Amino acid sequence: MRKVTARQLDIYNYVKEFILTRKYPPTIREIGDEFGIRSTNGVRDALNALERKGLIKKLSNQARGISLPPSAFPSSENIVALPIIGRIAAGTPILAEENIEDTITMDMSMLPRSSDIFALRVQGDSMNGDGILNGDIAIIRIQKNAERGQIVAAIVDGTATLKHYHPATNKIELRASNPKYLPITISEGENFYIAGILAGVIRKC
Amino acid sequence: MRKVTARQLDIYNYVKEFILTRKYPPTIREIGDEFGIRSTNGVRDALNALERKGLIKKLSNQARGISLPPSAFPSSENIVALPIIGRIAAGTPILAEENIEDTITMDMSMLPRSSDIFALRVQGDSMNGDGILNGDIAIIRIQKNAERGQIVAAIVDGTATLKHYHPATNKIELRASNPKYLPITISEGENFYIAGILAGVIRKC
DNA sequence: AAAAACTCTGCCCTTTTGTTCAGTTTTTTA
DNA sequence: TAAAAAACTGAACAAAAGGGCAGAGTTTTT
Repeated sequence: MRKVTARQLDIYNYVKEFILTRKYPPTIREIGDEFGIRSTNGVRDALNALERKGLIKKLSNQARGISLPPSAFPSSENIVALPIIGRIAAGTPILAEENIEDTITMDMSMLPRSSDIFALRVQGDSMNGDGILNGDIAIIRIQKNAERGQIVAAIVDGTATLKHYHPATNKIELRASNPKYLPITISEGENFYIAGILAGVIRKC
Repeated sequence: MRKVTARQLDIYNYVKEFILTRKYPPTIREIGDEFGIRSTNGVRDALNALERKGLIKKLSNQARGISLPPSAFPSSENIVALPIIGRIAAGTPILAEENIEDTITMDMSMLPRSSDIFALRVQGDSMNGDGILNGDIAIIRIQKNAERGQIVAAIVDGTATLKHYHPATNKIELRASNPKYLPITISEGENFYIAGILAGVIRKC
């Protein structure tokens, strides 16, 4: 196996930069234009060499059919853009585009493994007792059920609220941790469901 | 401007996932195959709607000519690995290698602009009153001075502690926010300095 | 010195892919 | 309830893009 030549490396770097910045690969002719190679076959030769040497992979008969190995991409592997949910529009799934107010990028290393996660901006001081302050960002792992006492993100009448979950027969109590606030009681048939449980808190001071 | 329909959102999510995982956009026909749309024009209508509503941009007459706004991509651009400081060895600067216990990667978007930042693992419940719990990670912006009442990371005898800063003549008081704890009083000449002030809190539940 | 790989040109062909036109049916909205 | 938008079908077309062939000069290897 021969070494990668300077010319090949130039072309590789161009392709890599192109993909990284534009999010799609160049065509053979676009590469040719960049390097003043008039024949598509000139570029093909270079790409074939790069493929033989393991730097790229060609996808046959596909427009813009060049792919880079995963190692070429900055390890945004476990970086995720979490949607921050604002008001939940009636009848829409939580993660529907129109409910997303903003996004926060963070590293999954501090999150549960599951990908079903979103964030809520905390409003009010009802959960002060648990160290959750007004303006904090609450990270929520989506799940339908919760255990007694867990902190859940509950959707009541289209508004998300963070409370302790206390089910009882025929009703559910949502308790604040700030004694200033009375529990919210949900009777059967009311417009209520659990969006998920608290998985983390982030505060900017 | 009408809302994004469920169908459009499905298609958008497919396109986004496709681009994020494969690093190139799908063709109109690939989208059609996925959703059982037999006419390329059916897909075109959907893409045109998504473009009108600002979710995507179409690149005319280009193979795989769909692009997403930058916000759709998790940017590893401003991801930093913050050092988590443990015990501070005598005579060493805070960020000296031997003081670093671990690192936590996170997005700078929730941090102050400065690059002089580190993290502390909170021990004890002395700052409960400010919603800072045992085990939380405190993000500290390095600076030597603080204003009265600010929460500072103070180094007392080589140990970092998080407290409210209350200077007075000839002494400094470090106050907890949990009334259970008495203030720490630092007289002049004692081994003490301010490492920085609190810039954020992160909690894994 | 010969073989192999590299770096192209030029031309042509095929496949892939985007675009346009002319409709239909259903849902949403003013 | 009429109009607009959504969500398609189907066919034809045009442009974009990949592939192949023949060849040639240059540089590396063996």
